[in-house]
Amino acid sequence: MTRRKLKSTAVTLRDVALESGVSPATVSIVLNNAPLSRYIPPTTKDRIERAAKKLAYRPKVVSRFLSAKRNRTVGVMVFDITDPYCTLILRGIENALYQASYLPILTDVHNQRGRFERYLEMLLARPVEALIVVANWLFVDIDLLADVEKRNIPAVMIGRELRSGAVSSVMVDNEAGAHLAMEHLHSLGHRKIAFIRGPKMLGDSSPRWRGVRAFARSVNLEIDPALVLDLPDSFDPNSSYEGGLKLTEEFLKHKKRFTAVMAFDDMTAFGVIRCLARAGIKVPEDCSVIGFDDVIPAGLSVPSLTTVRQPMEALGNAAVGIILDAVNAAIEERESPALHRLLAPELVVRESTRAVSWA
Amino acid sequence: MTRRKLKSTAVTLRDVALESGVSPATVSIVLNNAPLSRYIPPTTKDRIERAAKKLAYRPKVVSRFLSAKRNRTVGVMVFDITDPYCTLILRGIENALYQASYLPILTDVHNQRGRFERYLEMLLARPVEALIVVANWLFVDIDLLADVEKRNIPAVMIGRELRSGAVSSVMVDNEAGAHLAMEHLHSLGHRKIAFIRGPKMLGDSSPRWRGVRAFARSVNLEIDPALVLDLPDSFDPNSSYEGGLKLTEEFLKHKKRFTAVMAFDDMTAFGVIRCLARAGIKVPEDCSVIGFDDVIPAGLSVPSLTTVRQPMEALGNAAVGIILDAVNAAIEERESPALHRLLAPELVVRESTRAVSWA
DNA sequence: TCCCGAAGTTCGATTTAAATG
DNA sequence: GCATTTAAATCGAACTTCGGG
Repeated sequence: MTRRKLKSTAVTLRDVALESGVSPATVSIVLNNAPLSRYIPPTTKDRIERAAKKLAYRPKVVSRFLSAKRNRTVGVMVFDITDPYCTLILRGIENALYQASYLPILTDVHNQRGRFERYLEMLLARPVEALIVVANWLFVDIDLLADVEKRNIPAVMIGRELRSGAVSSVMVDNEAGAHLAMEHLHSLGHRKIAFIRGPKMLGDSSPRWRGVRAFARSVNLEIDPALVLDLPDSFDPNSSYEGGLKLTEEFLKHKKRFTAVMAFDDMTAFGVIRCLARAGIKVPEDCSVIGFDDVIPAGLSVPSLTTVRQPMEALGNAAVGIILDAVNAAIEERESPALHRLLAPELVVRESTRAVSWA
Repeated sequence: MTRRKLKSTAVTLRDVALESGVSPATVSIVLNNAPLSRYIPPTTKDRIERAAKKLAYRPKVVSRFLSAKRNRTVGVMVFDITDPYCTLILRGIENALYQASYLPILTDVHNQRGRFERYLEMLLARPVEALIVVANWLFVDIDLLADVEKRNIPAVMIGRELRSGAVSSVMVDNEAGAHLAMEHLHSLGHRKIAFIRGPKMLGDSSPRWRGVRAFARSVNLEIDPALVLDLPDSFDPNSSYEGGLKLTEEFLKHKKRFTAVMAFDDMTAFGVIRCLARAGIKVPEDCSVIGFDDVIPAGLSVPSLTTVRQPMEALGNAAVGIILDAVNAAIEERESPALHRLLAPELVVRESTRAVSWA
C-alpha cells in the first residue's frame, strides 16, 4: 500500500465521543480529569479511555490552548547551525524544552541579516511564546528590541549581551576563560606566547583579551605586540579557520620566536595547527596550541586540542530556564526583569599543549 | 527599562482597525490586497497601512490558516543533533523549507526509542503538516507506520528506507559510494586493504559492503577476511569513533600487513587515524585512510580526510520537496505515492590517502 | 442526587452579504 | 445605482455552561 487516503483522518474529541457512545463534553471532562468527573461512573470512564486509546486520540494543542493564548512553542534562532558551537547549545535548549513539554521552532540565520529579519517576522507571526537567539554577531539589535519588546515576548540571547532592554542574556565568562588558558600555558613554562584575538565586532573578543592582560600583569609576563594579531571581521562561517591559518603564516614570516599560540577559538586553533604542520612545526613538541569553546572536533583531532570549554549545554539550559520563568510570570501577571547570567568555563587539557622543552 | 508590561500585547486585526478608525473587515481587505480593495480610496488604504506598521501587526498564522487546515509547519526528527551528519542535512532541510515559507519544529531523539515516541506524539498533536525523520537506527518502524499513516501525514525518512508503507525515503547511493572509495584506493595501488564495516543494524552497512565486493570482483582484488571487522551495534553516539580505534588495534595485533583502511564513516576514520598515530604509523605516508560522509571536521583535521561525500544538503532538500508535494497533493485531493530516491555520492580526495610507496 | 448532552464559547483572520451615504 | 464600508457568519477543535432526565 503506497497510496494515501484522501480524506483527512485527524482524530477529534467528537470521534472519541462517537466511539464511546457519549457526548464530547463527557469525553473532555473524563480525559482532563476535571472536577465534574467525580460524578462519572468508572465504567463510563473506562469506556471513554479505551476509546481514546484505540483511536490514538491526542487533543490538538492549538485548539486546547486556544483560549489560554498559549501553544507551548518557542522560537530558536541560531546564527549558523553548521557551526558545532551552535549544535551543542541547541542540545541544551532542546533538552530543557523537552522536560517542560515545549517544542522549538528552529531557524538558521546563516549569518545573514535579511534572513534574521524574515525569520523573526515569521516567528512573531506564529506566534511563539518566547524567543531564544544564539548570536555572536551583532546584527541583532534594534529590531529585536523594537518588535519583540513591543509584543512582550520574553527573549534571551546566548553568547551576547544586549544591555538596555528587556532581552535577557546568558554567556560564558570570557574573561575567566582566558585567564584559565593563560594560567595553563604559563604553568607549562611558556613565556613567548603568540595571540590570535577575535574579530573586533565580536562581543567575546574584548573580555577574553582583558583576561589575558590581567593574567599577564599578575605574573609580570610581557606580551610582545608583534605576536598579537586580530581575526578580521567577517560573516563567513569558515573565516576563523582560514584566519588561524593566515595569521599563523604572518607570525612565521616575522621570524619571531614563540613556544605557544593562544587562539581565539577552536576553529582558529585548527587553522593554526594546520599551518604549523605545513611549516614542519610539530604540535605539541615544538609549539603548544590552545583553543576556546571545546567544540566536538576538538577531542577527535590529532593531536586532540587543549581548550577552554564553554558549558554549552548549560548555556542552552539556562536560557530556557529564563524564558520559561518569564512566560510563567506573564501568565500570572507578575513582572519579570531581564536577567543576565555568566557561566563559568572549564579548562580541558588534551594533547596540543605541553611543557616547553628547555633543550 | 528592564520591566515587562503586564498586559499581553499581541496585536490583532481589531487593534489595527481601532487604530485606523475602520472595521476589521476593511483592514483585512486592504492588507491582503483582496479584490474588493479596488474600491477603497488610497487615503484609507494609506491610513490602514500606517496603522498596521505602527502597531507592528502580523496576522497570526494559526488564525489565518484556520479554515485551510494548514499551519505551514513541519516536524523534523533527528537521531542526534550533535552528530555532524545530522547538522548538514538539517541545513538542507531548513533551506528548502525557508524557500517555501515553512517553519520546522525540531526534535532530537538522542537515539532513544522512548524519546522518539514521545516526540512523535507531540508533533502529531500540534499537528504538523508533514514529518521528516533523519534516522539511521532502526527503532523507527511500526509506530511511524501506524500513527502517521492513520493520520495521513506525509512522511519521509532520510538515510533509511522503510519499504512497505506510505513513508517515502531519501538516501545516498551507498553501493556507488563504496565503489568510488575502492576505485580510488585501487588506483593508488593499494591491494592490501583493511575494512571496518558498519554495524549490522545499520541500513547503510550492507549496501556499502556490496559495493566493495562488487568492485573487488571486477578487478580481481582479493579481500582478506582477517582484514574485515564490524563495528558493534550500539546506540552510543561516539561509538563509531571508539569502534574505529579499537578495531584498528585488532588489526595491528594480528600483524597482518595492510596499506590502507576503508572506514565505515568519517568518525570511524578519525578513530582509525588516532590509533595509527599512537602506534607510530603515519597517515598517509605509511597507511592511507578513507572515510564516508564528509562531515565538517573531515576537511579540518590534520591530515584532512579523503572521503566519500554524501550530498547531505541535497538529501535534506529532496526530502522537503517530497513532503511538500505530498502536502499539496492532499490539499488538491490527489493521491501521492510514496517516493524512494537515491542520490549520488562524490569522492573527495584530500590528504589521508596516497599512492603506495614501493620502496 | 447523580449523570449526561446540546448548545455555545474561545481564539483571530477571512469572506460574504448587506447597509450606508 | 454606485462607491465604500461593515456586521456577521465561518473556520477547527476543545472546553464549559446549563438545564433536562
